[in-house]
Amino acid sequence: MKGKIFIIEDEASIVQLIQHNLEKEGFVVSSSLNGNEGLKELKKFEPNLLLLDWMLPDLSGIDICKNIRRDSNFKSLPIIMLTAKGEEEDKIKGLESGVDDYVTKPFSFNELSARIKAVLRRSDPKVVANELIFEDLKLDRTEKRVFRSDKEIQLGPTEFRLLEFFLTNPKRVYSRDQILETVWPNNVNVESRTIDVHIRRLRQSINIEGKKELIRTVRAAGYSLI
Amino acid sequence: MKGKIFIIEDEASIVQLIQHNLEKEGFVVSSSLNGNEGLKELKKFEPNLLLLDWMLPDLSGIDICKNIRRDSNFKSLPIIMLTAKGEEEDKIKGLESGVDDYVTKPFSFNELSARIKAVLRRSDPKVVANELIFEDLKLDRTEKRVFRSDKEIQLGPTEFRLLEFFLTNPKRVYSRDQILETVWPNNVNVESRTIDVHIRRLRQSINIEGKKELIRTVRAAGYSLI
DNA sequence: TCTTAATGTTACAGAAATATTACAAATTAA
DNA sequence: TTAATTTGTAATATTTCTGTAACATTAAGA
Repeated sequence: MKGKIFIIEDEASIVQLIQHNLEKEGFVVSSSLNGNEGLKELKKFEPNLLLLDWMLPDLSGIDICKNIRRDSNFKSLPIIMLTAKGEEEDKIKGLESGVDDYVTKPFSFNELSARIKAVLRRSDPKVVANELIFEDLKLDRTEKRVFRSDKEIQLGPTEFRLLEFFLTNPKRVYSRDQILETVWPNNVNVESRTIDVHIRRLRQSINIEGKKELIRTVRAAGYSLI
Repeated sequence: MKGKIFIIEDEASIVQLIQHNLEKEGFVVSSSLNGNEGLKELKKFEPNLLLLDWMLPDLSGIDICKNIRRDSNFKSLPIIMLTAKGEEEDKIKGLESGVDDYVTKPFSFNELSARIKAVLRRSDPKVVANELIFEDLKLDRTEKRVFRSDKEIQLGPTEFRLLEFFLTNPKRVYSRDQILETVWPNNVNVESRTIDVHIRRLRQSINIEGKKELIRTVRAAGYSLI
């Protein structure tokens, strides 16, 4: 279950962009174009996180923050502040008045999304599942569990990291050296053939009856998740 | 055991909202849309708390309060008054005629719920359990008790905090360091292996005959509540 | 088809991580 | 105060994981 996000921002085009994209990611989103109204609506909406523009026509971001922190029901509502470039002092004020993170305009939606998730993961882990999915394979990073077709699979630590690595870039072929560099702790010396053995172990674990092989061998190149 | 709440409020939509949400929280709720009828029903229903709209078509909130306080069976019934914005003088009158708290419309359900619980905790602590539940495991924070399948379990202080911690985020894997940071008082120096021992003690206490293990070891990562 | 290089498979010993136990010091209750 | 409980640690036991080597199989080009 994804969380609820409220936006207070006076530029309608920005609101629209953010709202649309967040909804596509499964969040429930509501918004307001000005501070006073926004505060009221926010308290009715009860979001898990607030995106707050720092420069509003009526109320300043600081005032809104203060108001929110004073209300016992929203004392710990995570706030990400949206600030225009160069408003350095605002960032400082913002952090002082209890903002959790800030994003500088113009920003890419990906950046915003990543920060939202990071903040939510800290404050309210339940609302942001942290999983990697590929076909019928699912790896849950917070619970450290792996499922194939909803059937749980037990993996050792190395196989888990290995699969996690492949899942971050499905279909891409990685050489043994690349795998070693990323999946193994730095400065360890392991034979590159050792990877073959771990690949075998991983294959054995995730290949369940009747389902297709998920790891592809690319001769002279390496391995990939199909 | 959660308590019984009676609502006297003439706006049906508000009643419906509150009633539905309170029931979802485990309260038993009954309501009436007008004062005279409400008073009668209330006395039959014998609630632990009354939510009372201040502006009713027939009887005023003050009249209802007086009536209730005159009745020896309901002298100490906690009352939360619902008041429209700006009716400041009503709040004062309300508090004078023995209201325990008030909430201004429009309000968020969370706010109302928090106030209800606060009032009940003062007047009748038994009916607002402050408990964490996971499967057949129950931890009562106010009473500091733990139950597995309704059988009480004795835990030392550290094991209690440890279990409380796991219960706030079931299924999530925590590293020994994270556990140390959160469960132990700040700035103590404890070996991270010490946690293993406490986990063992906790396991021993909460694992009762015939019931499944509830704490999962995740190699190279930490522990989680299943 | 033969050759060869690359990958697959297996077994195993050592390593690493966790479980368990016992105990002494510290804390709390009686 | 004494007794009882709780805590942290170290020592030991147990389990699980890892890397490697040896051997088997496969693929692709000559």
